[in-house]
Amino acid sequence: MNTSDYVKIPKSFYEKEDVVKIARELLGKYIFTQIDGKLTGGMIVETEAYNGRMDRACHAYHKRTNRTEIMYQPGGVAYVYLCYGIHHLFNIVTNKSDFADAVLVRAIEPSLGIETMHERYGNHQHKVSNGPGKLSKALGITTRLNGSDLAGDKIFIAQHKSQKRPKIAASTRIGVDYAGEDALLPWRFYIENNKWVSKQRTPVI
DNA sequence: TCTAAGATGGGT
DNA sequence: CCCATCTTAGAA
Repeated sequence: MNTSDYVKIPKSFYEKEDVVKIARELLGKYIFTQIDGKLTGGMIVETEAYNGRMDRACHAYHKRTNRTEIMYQPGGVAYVYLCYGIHHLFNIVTNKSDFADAVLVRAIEPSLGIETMHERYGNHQHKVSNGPGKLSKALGITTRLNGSDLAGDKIFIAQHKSQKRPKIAASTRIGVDYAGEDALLPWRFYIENNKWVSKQRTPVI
């Protein structure tokens, strides 16, 4: 890749207050990691928004604990947590200080370091990044990156010079049935017809 | 110190 | 549809 074709997203992008809008805007942008000397990355094709003040599905909903503390930081850092004891899920913290919002990145379309991603993922029968746990494994993201600056060297999000506006579809979020009515919010976004969007579970709406 | 649960993934 | 998974947050 020619790195001059990409520009890192500035902090101001993440510090806006509407996390749902940011979740949409992140589609079509790129995430890169440089871990263990290997550069890997791809285009974000699926996201979900989480709002700490009015969304029961958000880990930070009405609680500020060690785990959720990072979400209360100003936007532009990573929130990585372990799910089911195995999967490292990667989130982008948004909004200003003390407003705990985040965007879960659920799928990317690989574009750089594809061989490395396959090696890390291991299973050659499956796609390596069409799910939140899978893309983290392929990109080498673990909880060690919790709190990392998203304009840094280890991990960064960037925009391609000639990015075109993707066609966006919306649905309810995956796996948040415990959130009651908030599970019905149409806060999952994905690029229409993209092959790397995670396979749909429990079709709601 | 304990326990319960979880923003999944893969196989049938 | 079903279920293995196993660390850790959060409470006591």
